[in-house]
Amino acid sequence: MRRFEEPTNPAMMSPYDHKSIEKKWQDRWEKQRTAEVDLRHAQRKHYMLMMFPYPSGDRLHVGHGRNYILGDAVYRYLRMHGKRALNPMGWDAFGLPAENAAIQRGVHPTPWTLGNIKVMKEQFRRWGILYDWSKEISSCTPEYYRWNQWLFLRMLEKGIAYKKKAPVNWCPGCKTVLANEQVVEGACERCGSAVSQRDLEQWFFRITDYADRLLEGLDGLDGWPEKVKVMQRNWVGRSEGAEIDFAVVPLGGSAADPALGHQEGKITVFTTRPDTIHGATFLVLAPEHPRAAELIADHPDRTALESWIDKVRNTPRIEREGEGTVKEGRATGRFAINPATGRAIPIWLANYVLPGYGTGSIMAVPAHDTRDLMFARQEGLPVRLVYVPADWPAERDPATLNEAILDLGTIENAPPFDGSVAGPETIRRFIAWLEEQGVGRAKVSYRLRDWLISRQRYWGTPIPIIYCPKHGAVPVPEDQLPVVLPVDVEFTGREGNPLERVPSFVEAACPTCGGPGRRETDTMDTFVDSSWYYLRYLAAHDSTKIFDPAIAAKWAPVDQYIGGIEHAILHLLYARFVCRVLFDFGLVTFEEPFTNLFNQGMITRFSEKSGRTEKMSKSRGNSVSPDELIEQMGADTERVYTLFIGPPDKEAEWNDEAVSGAHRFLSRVWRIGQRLSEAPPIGPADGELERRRHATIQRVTHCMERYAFNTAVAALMELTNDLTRALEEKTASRLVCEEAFDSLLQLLHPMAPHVTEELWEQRDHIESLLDSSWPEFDEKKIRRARIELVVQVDGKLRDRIEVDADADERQVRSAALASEKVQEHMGGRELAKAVVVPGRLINLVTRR
RNA sequence: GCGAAAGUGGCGGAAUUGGUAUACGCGCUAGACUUAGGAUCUAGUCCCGAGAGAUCGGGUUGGGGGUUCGAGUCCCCUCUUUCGCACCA
Repeated sequence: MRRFEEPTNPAMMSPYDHKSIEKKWQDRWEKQRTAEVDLRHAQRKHYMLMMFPYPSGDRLHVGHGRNYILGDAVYRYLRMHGKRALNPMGWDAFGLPAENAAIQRGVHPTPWTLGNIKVMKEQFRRWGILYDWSKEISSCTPEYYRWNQWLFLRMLEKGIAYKKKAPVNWCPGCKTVLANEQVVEGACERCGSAVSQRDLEQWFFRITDYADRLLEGLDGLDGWPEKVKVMQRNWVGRSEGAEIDFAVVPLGGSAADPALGHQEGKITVFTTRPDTIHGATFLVLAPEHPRAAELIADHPDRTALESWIDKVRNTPRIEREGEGTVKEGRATGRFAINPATGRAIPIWLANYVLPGYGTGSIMAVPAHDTRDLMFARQEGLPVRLVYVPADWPAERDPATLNEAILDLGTIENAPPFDGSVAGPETIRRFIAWLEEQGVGRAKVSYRLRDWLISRQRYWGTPIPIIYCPKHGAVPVPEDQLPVVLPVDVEFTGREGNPLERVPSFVEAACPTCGGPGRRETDTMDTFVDSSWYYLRYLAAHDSTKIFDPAIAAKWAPVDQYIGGIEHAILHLLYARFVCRVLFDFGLVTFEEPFTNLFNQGMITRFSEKSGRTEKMSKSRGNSVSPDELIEQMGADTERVYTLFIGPPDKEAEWNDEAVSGAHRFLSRVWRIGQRLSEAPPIGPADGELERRRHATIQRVTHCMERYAFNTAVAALMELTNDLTRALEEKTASRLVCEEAFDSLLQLLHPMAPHVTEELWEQRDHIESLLDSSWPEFDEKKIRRARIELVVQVDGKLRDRIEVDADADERQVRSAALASEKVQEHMGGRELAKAVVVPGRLINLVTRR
């Protein structure tokens, strides 16, 4: 019963009421516009940016929260370092879910999107995340997308935007075309439907012209994860090689026919191995190749061949390019001349040659290419060795090869090159020789294709073009922007863009002649919106220009970009491309938009549905709502747990039980705050607590610099435990406890902003914790006078000794040798040498 | 198949980059305070063996070699998992 009379009784202390504390500070931050930045001043600037979210109808779960919490911790840390940190937020608000909601529920995308934005904004608020909302942007507003249109017109003017008819990826689920980057393993990146091919006339951005610059730029991006850079390099897929012309033998003609040499009589191939040309025993064209029709025109089975070509053309990409896909081909019955050997070789069509890469046709060298060998053996086509391995039996028929010979042997039977080994030098000599003969030239090919930006959907930026029967595709003049998306639209879910059925939108006067024209109804890929949005934050309300180049020069590029790895190629490649376009327009002074990139790991959790631990998502039924968690334990608890769960760049498994550890920790911190007055005026352990305070500042600072929030929290838990013990045992004075507590609050603020601000205020500090400066440590105060050293004998730990911190090697050695345990383990053997690691250990090595 | 990353207690993970392996937290065990508690506090918790005991010995970072006074960390081989790319000529 005595306990109840004591002031330390927990029941009598003010309880940790996270609900009212969090509300109080969230209100205050909002009211005081705490995160607002005046862009006119850029000293000590730091532009940090979270990838702006899509305002989908689903509430954010704790897995999404990790990203924003992490960013907010970084932001607050920067603020406390006196940085002028800009942390804006906006909405990637165009896109299919809004349109699908319109179809399914009859709500127009605008109110649907605005409603979702409101919900998400409230969620950010409840996490205690500070954004500069004065610069909020939303890509679905005409104020934003008019600059997409403006950019499009500028790119059109420079030939970077263009229209062409081409085979394109069609997603039957989304009922629109897709960019190459949006096709993952032959399926739509968004909805997973198998993608098919269609021949359509579409708008493209000429990103391929920037392929080399995009590659070169990667080398300078030291602040990017290696993984992302590798993925981008692979995506661009630069290959050096040669183009080689093969003359087609005219029908009924022969190799020596003088009719050869006409332009139309050639087939050009791309190869990275021109040094194997003597082994090219046939040519293969993609069935879609424009020359295919002409080559089979006189074939007796022409109709059958044509329908086969159609079949290949209509094969979905998954089947066409999949791993186990069977190679299938047809002989055209025509021949071409191998310019190196002068021999006629058959021309085939086969599905394993892709129409979009290189020239859409290859020289097949079965001896030295795995795929060609497989096809040659399947069709009984000849195999000819160029590089002959040293142990190759003279009598062996190359057609018996089981595996293509890739880099072995020396060239035989190719006169000027006999004896050469495979390598870049040999390739160069072959290219020079081909050039001399006038049948080939050096050539670089890329896997990257131009960015298809047209979408046959409503909820996107209208492409500012009017088609005139007289003047063709006419750009909408700049002073007529924006081309506003009409509101009165019927969403039926039928194929075709709903915009096509809005006469007031479609019918437009030709800007050139004023005659009746038809407006482009395709809208832009939403990745256009996100390719430059980071610049619009710097001029969110400017209705006169896309952004202010002077402000952009001061604030951009983004110093720290944070977001998911899923954008490793898509968004990040497009943004790097558009940045270069803007650079070429003279609007920005840099070519790389994001100096440092951080990809947070995803949160996983066990899913009852699948019986496996997998990425947290609403559809998998394994998501955890922050709403309930915040209600029960508070946003600070969620924040601390999320940061403590593991390294932020690794995926982490959510553990419902472990969350309470974070709450216990914060409760302990709270209790210390309520008990500081119990500390005695003088404390025997003051020195040690002070030492721990400085050591913790050092550790946490070091951790924060490396985004190691998990170990930063661990260090703070240790300091909290030390403080609790000191108070419990009354071993530290009030002054020293208060100092340690103040530092603890400062160091903990980025992780748990609400409770730390509240306790800081209770400590009668006038300025807010966020405005206080990050605590500094004194190395001298971290050092101890006496330190413990580990003593090893022959590498095994045998004892610990205490010595003066500045003891020299001889003193350490004699102290170690004085240990009984050490003597016992040395077993009378002679000391061969002693290795001393200052401040850590001494290893006594005995002679054996 | 190619490329990259990673394998540490029952679980999440730590280790100042070659120097005390398992910090911190969850869980678990025992106890205290409680009408009660999923609250709070205290002690313990890698494995094996010895001891009543404080302790003492041995082993341990997927597996096998190597370098070194000393290896979770470096090198070689191997297994497993995850991710990315994949008929790109």
